[in-house]
Amino acid sequence: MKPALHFLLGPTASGKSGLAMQLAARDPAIEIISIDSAQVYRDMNVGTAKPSIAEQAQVRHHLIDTISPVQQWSVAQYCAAFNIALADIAMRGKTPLIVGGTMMYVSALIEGLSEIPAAQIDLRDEIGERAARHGWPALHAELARVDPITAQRLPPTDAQRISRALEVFHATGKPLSSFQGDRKPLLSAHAPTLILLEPGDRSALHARIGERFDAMLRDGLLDEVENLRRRYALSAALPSMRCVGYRQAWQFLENEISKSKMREHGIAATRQLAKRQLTWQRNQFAAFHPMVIDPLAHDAFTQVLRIVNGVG
RNA sequence: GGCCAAGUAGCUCAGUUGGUAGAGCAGCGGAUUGAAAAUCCGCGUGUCGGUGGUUCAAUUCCGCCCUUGGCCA
Repeated sequence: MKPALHFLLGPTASGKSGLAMQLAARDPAIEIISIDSAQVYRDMNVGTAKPSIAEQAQVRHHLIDTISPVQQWSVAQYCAAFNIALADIAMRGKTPLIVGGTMMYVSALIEGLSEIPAAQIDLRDEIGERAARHGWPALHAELARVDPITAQRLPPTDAQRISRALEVFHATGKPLSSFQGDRKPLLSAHAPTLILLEPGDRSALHARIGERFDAMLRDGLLDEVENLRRRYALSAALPSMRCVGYRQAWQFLENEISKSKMREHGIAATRQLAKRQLTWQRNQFAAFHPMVIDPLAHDAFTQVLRIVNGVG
């Protein structure tokens, strides 16, 4: 029988971490594997709602503080690091609990990734420069010549995906679409159980998001970003500085927007993020027979506990 | 109390030289294979403050009323 593997997934501010800590308090064997594309950055703590030092002392967390804010990484690197963490936990006879909200990483783990050449920053930069001169529609037209299948599914405005497709073509001489076929699942040795947190009342989640953003400001989000700017050679284009909250804090520190706009935009961006996470959960994970729980319900923890213990 | 300005989508506002109106934000839905907290796509009927008048036709012009803000008493 395949070992169980529990995923506790949900939109930002839905209370994933709190539930995970409660579960771990009941079962000392539990170690948490974070599945979060922002908590991997070192020194980005307040704005990513990273578990505190005290929480990390109570429960071992994996895949947080993995890279520097000047570095970039990728789903594939996440998956590789995930496998190492999983093996490490298994070797020590502990129980993994996967907690987070980066749905693309979840998808890569449970559905697999195709074998496609890795990102190439130099090609990416060159493509970006050409786009700045000619516009993305021109590059979309170029893509249509070398990879009509991909070009057809992408709107001429989707800069990031057009860039990636051209990058793969220039690196290999073959279209991206020729690589995308069978995915090799990474968790074929496990039986994943998806627990999806979906608030029944969206406006209640929005209220929590607003409160949490204000709490982050009180807890020194702006100081944190100032320190980051002092200690690292950062730019606004870096993935780390495009994270929700950091992007707006950066704009404020560059005097591009007022403090109230920063707050307003930060909250709005967080809401949009939550919405995208919910969409992904609802539509892409349905085939995996997820257990859906309202995290705002009074008995949410009991429900999660029952699923994790394999009851009902 | 007098004068002035404003009242249009949940919010901020644009607009119609008179033919019942549209942007941004918010909200909602969708896509998503090495940047994913990223990058995109789609969705707009609202007594145009109320009322009376002029007109074939008023959200638009005129009168009165209401509300808000400012100035003067």
